[in-house]
Amino acid sequence: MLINELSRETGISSHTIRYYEKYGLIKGMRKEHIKTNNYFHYNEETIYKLELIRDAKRAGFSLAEIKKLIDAWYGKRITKEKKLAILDEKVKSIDEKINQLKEMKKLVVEFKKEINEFDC
Amino acid sequence: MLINELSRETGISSHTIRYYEKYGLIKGMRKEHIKTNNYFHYNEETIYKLELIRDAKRAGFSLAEIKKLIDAWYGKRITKEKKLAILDEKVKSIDEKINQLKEMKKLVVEFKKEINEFDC
DNA sequence: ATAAACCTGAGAGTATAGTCTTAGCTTATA
DNA sequence: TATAAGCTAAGACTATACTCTCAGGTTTAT
Repeated sequence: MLINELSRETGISSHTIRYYEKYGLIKGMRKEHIKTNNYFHYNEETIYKLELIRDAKRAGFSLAEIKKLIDAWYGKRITKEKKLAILDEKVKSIDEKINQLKEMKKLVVEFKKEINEFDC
Repeated sequence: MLINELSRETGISSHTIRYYEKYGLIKGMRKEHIKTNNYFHYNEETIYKLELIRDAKRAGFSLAEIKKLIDAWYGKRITKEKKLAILDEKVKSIDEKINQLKEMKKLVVEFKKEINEFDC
């Protein structure tokens, strides 16, 4: 699949996909038997990666953090132990973020109560 | 309290505090009886605001969103109904973020399981 | 065959949120 | 009374994450 199809499948613009590719998050391949052009071809896995990127971004992770996550998952040169360590770290930071959000929610609910009580 | 003390109290650099002031998140006041300088003076409330900013940023809110929140809370020219509406909106978006994080956590835990099972 | 649609790399431009520097004063301390 | 430390405004610089434009070549559809 070429970049335009990948873009259609994921809803991520081809500009952004190229940016992610330069960043090292995904990787297209050239078909060696094709000599007339140097188009990049992408496989199904790239779709999953891009969906992972979108979800992780929504959850507040930076591209640098997402790169670590992808490397832990798809990286061939990383030991099992290292992968698990990275994933554990992610779980921890997700829990922290959830706690921060819960604190924030408490605060906002508190605000609401005070507004209702004191009619300010 | 002058900017340096405010910075010490909150752990936020004076540069950043000035940036927030230009952005409209906080507001210092000049003492009219002081004619020799034009230093800004800050009150206790500013400390609370800066702490709110820090917490909200940690929770993943942009300065634009935080501005709305602060205006809803401290704004004098906003009706009670409008304030409550803004706060409700915030609660909703916090809940959404929490759900996204929970999804993300599920995914990472899933990754961990697969690594353990298939020993890749 | 030619126009529309795609591809690539390089690089410029944008938004957000700072961070730092400079110049020119003021205030506090040894 | 120096001199160090603090204040202000203006503006340059940085990092992150895009987003867009351009030039030059390819592929597809009519």
